[in-house]
Amino acid sequence: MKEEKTIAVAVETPSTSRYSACLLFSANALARAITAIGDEEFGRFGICYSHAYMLCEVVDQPGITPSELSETLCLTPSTITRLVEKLEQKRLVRRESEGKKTLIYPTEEGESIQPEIAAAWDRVSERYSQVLGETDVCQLTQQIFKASKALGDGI
Amino acid sequence: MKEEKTIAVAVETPSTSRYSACLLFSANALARAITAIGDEEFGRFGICYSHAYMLCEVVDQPGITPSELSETLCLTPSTITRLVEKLEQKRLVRRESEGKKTLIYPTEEGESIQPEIAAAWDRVSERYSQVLGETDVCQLTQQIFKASKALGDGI
DNA sequence: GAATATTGTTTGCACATACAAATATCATTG
DNA sequence: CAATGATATTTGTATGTGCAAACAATATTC
Repeated sequence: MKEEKTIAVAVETPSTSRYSACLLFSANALARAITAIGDEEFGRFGICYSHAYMLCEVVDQPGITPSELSETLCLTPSTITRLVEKLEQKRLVRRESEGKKTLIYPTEEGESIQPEIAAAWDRVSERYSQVLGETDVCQLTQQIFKASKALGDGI
Repeated sequence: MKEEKTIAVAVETPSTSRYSACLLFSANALARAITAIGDEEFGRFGICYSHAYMLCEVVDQPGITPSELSETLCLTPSTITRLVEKLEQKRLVRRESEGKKTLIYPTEEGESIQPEIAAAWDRVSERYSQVLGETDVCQLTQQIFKASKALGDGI
């Protein structure tokens, strides 16, 4: 009797769960796990990882438009608007209307904290590389990005 | 004029973005892309993919507790509560309090639509396998799940 | 056996994200 | 040049998710 139970437990251990064989499940689990790291590092600036990336992009290309950001960051235009609003509230970027376009510029503060953001970014990479192994990370990242692009384009 | 535009598009293609080299970025991009497929298939039942998985789990193990679901689905207890509430509203599961535990059971309707859910699940797999290639999917899924587990445990 | 700690679950609050519709500007065509 | 179509951006609304705190019930310790 006991033996039967032991077998049952072994079967339902999470590593062999049916969900682990599901890309939809795994991809979201990974995203959540790694986002937790990102938010922890970027959270010191009161922003989340996508804000951080967006700020980098704006500092690099002052006057960038929401649609360009949408393309680069793989996020919906509406999401971009919301993120920009947040960064604007924090006085890290400002918006300028030019015709039907909106141009986004970094503020001085936005530019000045950018190096810290970049450093946090590096720390995030270090942290997950330490856990996963540097070479694995490179390969995995490439594969994952390729897959996301294929799915994004192919629908 | 037309030709110039074509060239410009080619230059700013996402595959050469610095973010593609970032696992945090790529993992989230993949999760969003694939969740879009999942929501499309499961959306016909008015639920999202995590509801679907949860319902499967509840049908398979009637009387399962939130903490067990939390473990299996890699989701926070509070998130589990919210998902259960939703499924309860839709009359697909019901809750029973037993001491400090909560036992979750499927309703008849919950049990009856479970096969359809499973079919939708298969369709999701088929759809992304078709885009990504079946063998790649297996390998990728395994790697991704392994990584998510490593990150989840190792923090 | 009462006080304290631990465990399981649920709320309050906040946030990233998306879809659909609204709005505003530009382009095109008759 | 007016009307219609296309494009860029923003809102309204909704949802999944998590953290921290509250709550409830069990376990432990003195």
